[in-house]
Amino acid sequence: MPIKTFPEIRALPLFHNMADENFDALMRAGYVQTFPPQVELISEGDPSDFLHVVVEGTIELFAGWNGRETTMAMVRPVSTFILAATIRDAPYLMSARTVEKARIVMIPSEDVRTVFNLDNEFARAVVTELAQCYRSVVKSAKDIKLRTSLERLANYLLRQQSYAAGQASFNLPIEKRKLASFLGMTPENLSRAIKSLQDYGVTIDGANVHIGDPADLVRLAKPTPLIDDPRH
Amino acid sequence: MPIKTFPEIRALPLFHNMADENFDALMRAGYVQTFPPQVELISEGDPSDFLHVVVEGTIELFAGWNGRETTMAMVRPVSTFILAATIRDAPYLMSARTVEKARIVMIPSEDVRTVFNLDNEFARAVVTELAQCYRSVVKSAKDIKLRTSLERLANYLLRQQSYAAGQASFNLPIEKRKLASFLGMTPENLSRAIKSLQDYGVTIDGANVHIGDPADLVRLAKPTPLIDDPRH
DNA sequence: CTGTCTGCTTGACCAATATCAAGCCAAGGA
DNA sequence: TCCTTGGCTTGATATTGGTCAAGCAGACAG
Repeated sequence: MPIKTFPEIRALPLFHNMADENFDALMRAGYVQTFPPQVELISEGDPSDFLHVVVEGTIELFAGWNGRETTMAMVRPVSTFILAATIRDAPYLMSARTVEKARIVMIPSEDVRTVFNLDNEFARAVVTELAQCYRSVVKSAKDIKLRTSLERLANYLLRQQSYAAGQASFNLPIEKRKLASFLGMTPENLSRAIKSLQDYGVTIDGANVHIGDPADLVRLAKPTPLIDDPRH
Repeated sequence: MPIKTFPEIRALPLFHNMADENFDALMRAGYVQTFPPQVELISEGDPSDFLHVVVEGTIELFAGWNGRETTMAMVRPVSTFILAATIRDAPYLMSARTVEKARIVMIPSEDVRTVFNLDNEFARAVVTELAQCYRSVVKSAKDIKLRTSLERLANYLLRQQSYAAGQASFNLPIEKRKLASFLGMTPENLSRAIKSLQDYGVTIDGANVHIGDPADLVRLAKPTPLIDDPRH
């Protein structure tokens, strides 16, 4: 069996400061798997058997109820998901599926909990990660409860623009139907919202977004770090 | 100066397993204060100077944007709030105000972080608490995104009933305007929603709720532990 | 090149929810 | 007791967003 070293995982804040032996133990216990698009990796309600680390590809976290479904978040490399369920040994609250071909490291939850109890540095890193996750869900809840769908879209575009280093043109990272679900609206309504943003100098052609005058869009979006800054 | 012992705080899972000396250090550093109703204890965006522990009374966590305001959660004794901001040394994402007269223990964030770095048991307890908080916000986000306001109200009532040990009659723990905001609707709309629930055997007179036949309400509410079970 | 997907868009219509304006009613103070 | 206040409710209306049905356009297989 080859020794698995995952420098990109080791570099994650979550795994960076833990003891070598514990990291190695986790990696030895873990499985690497490559999945095609549209594979459901976990289903909400299932016991949390594995901590997942996305090394490559995009993962959609979603949830359903009573025949309805909504996209909760998109996870991009390199990061983990469903850490809270693993730590609490509780069922998943969200399902996860691959959006594109993805490479995932799956670490048995039991091993994660064992190392969590052994390695104080790891335990502390888990805290930081969880606090971060918590804060981003709170921000997303504020986004939904305080803004209209048009305002959510406007702010989403500004956030994407800042990820794109402020470029006037950039591409939407997900297809529009998923974006609509993520923003809590229907695809039809997203289409209409996009058209209304033309009044604010925004044109979207296919996946390509062009923001004519950010100041114009900001006037509508009124972004605030307390909702829109992912690092905050 | 009297030695402060807080058996009810010590009994919290968050503080239960830590070393005596560290707990004492936190309590020595902390201030106890009693506040009248409607006092804003913290404002979103402020640096997180203190970890707050509610010993008595009810606290509302709320957030605002662009002139709008929404209730995010109600905190009841004995529990802490704004732990994530304290740990990350980041600004508060929510504001907090007293709803009724409240007794609060305020522990300087810096002391919390110091003890967090010293005491491994405490660090682990923080993880458990944060994972719990994270999961409850996720549930609340699912509630908002997947359900209509009537369904949210129906499920809220069933949850309250289970807190009331399944009694057919019980009291709403908060005033209706706050309940409306918490459920993401206007007070007017809540009034109308309450009237529609009469068709399902629910009558609400003032704060008093009576659920004629829970099975009838469940048929509408379709509760699921993945959204509605607070322990899950 | 041509059908056939699939995702996106559009328009017409409908449902859910918010807003505005009154009015009601119980609690508390003068 | 009466008045005022604040919270709640009601009705009318407006707005937002969802649903349904159709059509369009690019991707792709035959």
